[in-house]
Amino acid sequence: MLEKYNFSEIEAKWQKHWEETKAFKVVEDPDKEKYYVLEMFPYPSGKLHMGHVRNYSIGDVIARFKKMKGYNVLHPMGYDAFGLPAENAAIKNNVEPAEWTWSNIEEMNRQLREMGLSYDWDREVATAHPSYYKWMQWIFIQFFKKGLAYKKENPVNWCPSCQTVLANEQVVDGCCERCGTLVGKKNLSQWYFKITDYAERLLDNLDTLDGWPNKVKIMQRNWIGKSHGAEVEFKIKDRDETLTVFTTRVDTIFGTTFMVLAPEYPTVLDMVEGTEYEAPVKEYIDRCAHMNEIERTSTTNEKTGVFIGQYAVNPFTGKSMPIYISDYVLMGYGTGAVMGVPAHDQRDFEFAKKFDLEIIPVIEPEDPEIDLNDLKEAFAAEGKVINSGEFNGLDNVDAIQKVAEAAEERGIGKKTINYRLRDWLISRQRYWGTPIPMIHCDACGWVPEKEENLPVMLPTDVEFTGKGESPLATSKTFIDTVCPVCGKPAKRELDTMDTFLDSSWYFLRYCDARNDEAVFDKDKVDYWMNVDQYIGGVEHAIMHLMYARFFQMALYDLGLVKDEEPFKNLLTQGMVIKDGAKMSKSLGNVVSPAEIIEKYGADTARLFILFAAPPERELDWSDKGVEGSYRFINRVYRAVYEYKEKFAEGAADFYEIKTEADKSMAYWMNYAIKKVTDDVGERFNFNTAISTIMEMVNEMYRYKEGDVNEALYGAAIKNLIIMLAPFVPHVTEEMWDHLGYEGSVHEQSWPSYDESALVKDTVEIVVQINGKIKEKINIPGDLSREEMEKIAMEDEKVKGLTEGKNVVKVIAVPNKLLNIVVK
RNA sequence: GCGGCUAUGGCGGAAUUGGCAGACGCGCUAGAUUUAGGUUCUAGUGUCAACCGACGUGGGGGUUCAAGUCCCUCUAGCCGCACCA
Repeated sequence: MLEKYNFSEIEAKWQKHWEETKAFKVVEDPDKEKYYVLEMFPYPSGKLHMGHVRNYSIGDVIARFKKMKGYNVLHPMGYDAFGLPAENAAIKNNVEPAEWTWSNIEEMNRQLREMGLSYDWDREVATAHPSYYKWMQWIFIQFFKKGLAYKKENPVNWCPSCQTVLANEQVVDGCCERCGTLVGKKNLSQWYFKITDYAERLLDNLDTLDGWPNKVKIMQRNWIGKSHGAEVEFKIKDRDETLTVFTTRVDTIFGTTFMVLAPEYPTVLDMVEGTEYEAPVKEYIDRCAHMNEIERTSTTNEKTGVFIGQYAVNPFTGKSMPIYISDYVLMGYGTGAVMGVPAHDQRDFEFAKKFDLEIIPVIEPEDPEIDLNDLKEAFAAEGKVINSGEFNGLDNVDAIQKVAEAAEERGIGKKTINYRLRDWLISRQRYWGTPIPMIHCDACGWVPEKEENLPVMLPTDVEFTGKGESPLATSKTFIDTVCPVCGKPAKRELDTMDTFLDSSWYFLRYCDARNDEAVFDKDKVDYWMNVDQYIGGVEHAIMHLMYARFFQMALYDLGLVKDEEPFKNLLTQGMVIKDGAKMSKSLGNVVSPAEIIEKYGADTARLFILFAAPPERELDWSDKGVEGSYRFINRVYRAVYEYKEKFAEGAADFYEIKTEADKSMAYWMNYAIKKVTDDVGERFNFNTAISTIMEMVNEMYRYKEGDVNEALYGAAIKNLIIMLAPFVPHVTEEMWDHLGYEGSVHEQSWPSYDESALVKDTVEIVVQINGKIKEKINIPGDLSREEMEKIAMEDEKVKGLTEGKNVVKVIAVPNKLLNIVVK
């Protein structure tokens, strides 16, 4: 150990040592309790950013702490390696996506190793590797066999100039990211997963996830969007056809004055065929179909629509009502048909105003200010039912039940539940993704590739023109194959999978990452799962976390895993910001981890990022703050160096308390152990854990200026190094080594504290009079309320302040406070 | 529009159960060391008053012996969803 803290030498030395000794390799051990800590794996962009550093620093502290607490800790890392950027690089710079990706992974591997993270690198996975996507394809086939995968036609974003399909993120303000042309729509037959079959379970299980932030659970609940309502049938006049609507407000059915269908409603064209309405209806449907994002969002307030020349009959009033089509009705939700109740629904109200339709109020507001005959907006609140025949006078909330029941009795409706959640569109017209292992045979239809033929390899003879529907179509070797069922010539699916599939089960593969016989060994997964602590950005609150939960549930139903939910506890870390804004190139406020590590070392970077804010909050980057963390490490380093030079060694475990200073030192040491154990182990408040260690160091600096009890001071030094080890792993290993202790500091048991050292002989209590602090007195610890009161009342100052006054009440909080209420 | 979160010194933040507001760090001020500066060490640092003390956690109100913490209300900012019938 050099006299001066040379972080670059120390960090390189220990990183090499850990690597060579495979210090963080783990295997299943039934005798030890396991702990699985997982950070969301990165997309290999090639460069680590501060968000990564924060994410992995948090995970690493937890992993190292749990290991010191005696757990068998699984702490893996890998790469979410498929995706669009690799393909863009191929088109722009003529690099193979594979080459681009593998070299980025290599670079990120190097940067991650520079941070000194305690990963078991033998479990590294990369989703773009055939050894991973082989099993991705296998899972897809199991889902397909279970009926969870199906094909359906769906519009995709289509750039007419580039002649290519665009992902949503390639559409910027409704225009093509590359050429700026307005993006249109094109229908393609695509693969879906039936995630809606799991809507109820995905929703119900949220209640069991106690270790998840409420915010995330609420976001998922909203996304699933369960709503109770009723379906009611409306006959179409003079036609042998009915319209079924979904409504949550069946109590307002007497106020229905028109009907609205989604433009895509399947029978609309039949209904207008050969009539004068055919042309305008077709024109409107066409306009909606070609509508891009700009047009859609700009029409938020202004309702549009077309009358289709037909009338529906209200089953309760017998009234006939005009049928319209309008884009404010969505085909994907409910039935695609809506009953228009302008008096009590704002959208219907706007539509009625625009087309001059009748407005019939059927709920009476309590507020006398509202004039039902001249509504300025829809009245959507609760009230008494009016103008509704036999239902008049009911509270509308009760009427919801009663009307639904009446409809049920008449055989024209039923209570139903609707979800906002849609099936998961998993097809991507992209090259750099897992090939969907399906084959289309003219005789047998869509059949999966034989499992023994997996993986269906991504072809390499693909041209990256950036044109066409699916890049795989440009391969001469890929498309033609034989039907796995009948053996006749057949064609492969040309789409690849959404990369969210790859990341929906990687946590399972980590449990048995090198298995080439099976997706994973069930015993191994049973041992390691569930993930005890998952850590990542809140931006994944909905999609990734919902998809992963869906996968786990589907795999549970297939008997492959033992639990329905994969992540027991979830920590969503806040963003790293600087100067009040998210770090971004355009703002020029990006601080790269590389430059910080270069200047101060990884230990300083880790310490600062953990100290500056609690993990779930935003973190304001401060260059000055980084210097402060660097200073603190130096302060510790100097103390340890000086200790070795100046004081006797060893005998650190037993010490005698001789002086007041000793007692205070022992108190601080034990208090710090207690507090840090709690902050790191129970609360994940790393910032306060670090500040407690700083206080302990301040106390040590004070202490070493007086008469030093070397055994006690040695114990403090030793515990200090151990407690700092999860935060700053390199420098602590160096100091540990320097002091001549055996083995690695990271192999040590987490220290326990001595309760008796925390008992103070005297405590300072606050004396309040009428809630105002008037005096602080020192009294022996653990006195009863009566004794406390007695001592306080004898205090000169308190006497003076209470003299001649009537003491109404005395509230005593032992060892803390006394409040004397006087009049 | 709906749902959610947040608001504490010059700054990041602490106060875990209603019980000393501002721990710890940054910054700033002074002193010591060194002396070219920096480093390091020590002390001070919410505001007003500068003697007692008074005020103070976005604003207003309330509950309580006691409120940053609980309740009501308003304001500002951030995030998510958004024509979901």
